Amino acid sequence: MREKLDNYFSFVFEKELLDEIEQVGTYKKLRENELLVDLGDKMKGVPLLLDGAIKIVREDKKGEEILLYFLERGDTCASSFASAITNGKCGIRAIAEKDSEIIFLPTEKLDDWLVKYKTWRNFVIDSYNVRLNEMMETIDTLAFMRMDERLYKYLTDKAQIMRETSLNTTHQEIAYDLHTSRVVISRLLKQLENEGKITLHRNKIEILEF
Amino acid sequence: MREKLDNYFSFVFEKELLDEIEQVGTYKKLRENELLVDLGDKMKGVPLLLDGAIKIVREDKKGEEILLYFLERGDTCASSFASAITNGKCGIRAIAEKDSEIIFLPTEKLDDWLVKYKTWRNFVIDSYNVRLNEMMETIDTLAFMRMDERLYKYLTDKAQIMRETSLNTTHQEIAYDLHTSRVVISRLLKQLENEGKITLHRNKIEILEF
DNA sequence: GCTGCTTAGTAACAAATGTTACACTTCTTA
DNA sequence: TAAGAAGTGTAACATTTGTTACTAAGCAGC
Repeated sequence: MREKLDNYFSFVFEKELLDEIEQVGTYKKLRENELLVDLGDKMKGVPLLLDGAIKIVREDKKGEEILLYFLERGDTCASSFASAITNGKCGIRAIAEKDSEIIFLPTEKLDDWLVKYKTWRNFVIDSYNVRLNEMMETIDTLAFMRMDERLYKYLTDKAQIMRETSLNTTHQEIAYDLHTSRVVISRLLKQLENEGKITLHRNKIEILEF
Repeated sequence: MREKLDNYFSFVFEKELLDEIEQVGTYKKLRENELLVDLGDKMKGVPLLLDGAIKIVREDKKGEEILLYFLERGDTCASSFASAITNGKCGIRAIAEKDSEIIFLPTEKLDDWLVKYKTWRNFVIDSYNVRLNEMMETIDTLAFMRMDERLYKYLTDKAQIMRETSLNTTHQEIAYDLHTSRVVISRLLKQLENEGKITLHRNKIEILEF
């Protein structure tokens, strides 16, 4: 764990903070599709993502969902930070998009560290900022783009996150993430294929153009 | 200024912090429709809203815009906090929705106060959380609601913020905020009027049902 | 092989939203 | 008061997105 921690955070946190994190943090491995945070959970800590990719999804009362963004290594979940500090409920769902490794930081330390470590203050503020920007990008996407553009952006973004040029997924899964129907996705995917940007296979989409 | 400051923040900040704010903060009055922050601005400070209402708007490259949310008294602009701390550009536009009063807090103090005052830490974290939640609500609205529902929500939300049951606005302005066309808004407003939820006048909409 | 399940393709239609065009009213101001 | 500007109402039509229904291909297990 210390090795991974050093790998991604030694340029972010000073040694004393890394030591503290090693002491009080709990390491956890996540399998692909494992649920990390569910809607309405109260967080007892904050996850630091050491490796992998986490999908953050929003769901409304009717059970309809939409993808908000992905977390990558080095990221933390601002929404659970919120929940942990205020002891409130979490408004999102977090699911491992592939096998991942995280460290859970206990709530009690979060405020102490804000006082003790400038790097922690920077990290927290920066995380919030990154997340706010991510949310704004999501809003741009929803407000300004048509479904075909959203779909193409989804495919290329996800390929980036997964570090693959082809995605193992179904049309139905994509439809859930973009909050539309399978038929619409099939239609638009076929269109993208005709434009030469992707090729379609069963359970797999190859991206030819980024 | 001290009086207004005490009015809304004496339960939020301790006396020492209020004193410091009074010393280093600059008071400013905003006229209705005055521009507070523009897209791409680099913030030299963070505004605390003492009174009034500020509209926060997002704009894409093509100049198309959409309303993100409103700030009320007691609020601060998380996005300018981001910009001030990281010295980056602000991704939003802030316009006074009615006459407002703000205090500008200089960048240099923001980090000091995080160390010195627990109430300031709470305020900053809380502001970010409120803003994240606000953004999620905006996303819900965009992803899950049809235009007629969005319009009705817009009207009632805005009435709440403005503390009025009737709004002085035009169909075109609403269309800008919801990122659609004037014709669509006129059509849906007429529909709401037929349902008995509002009555329409020139430059004015009365809300009958909340 | 056959059987059943999941995934994908596609047509036909429905609903929501966007666009263009024009008429009419109200307000402003020359 | 006449002329123009701004705001509104509405029809007709185009485009985008959603829905239903059905077909067929690929795969797993027997």
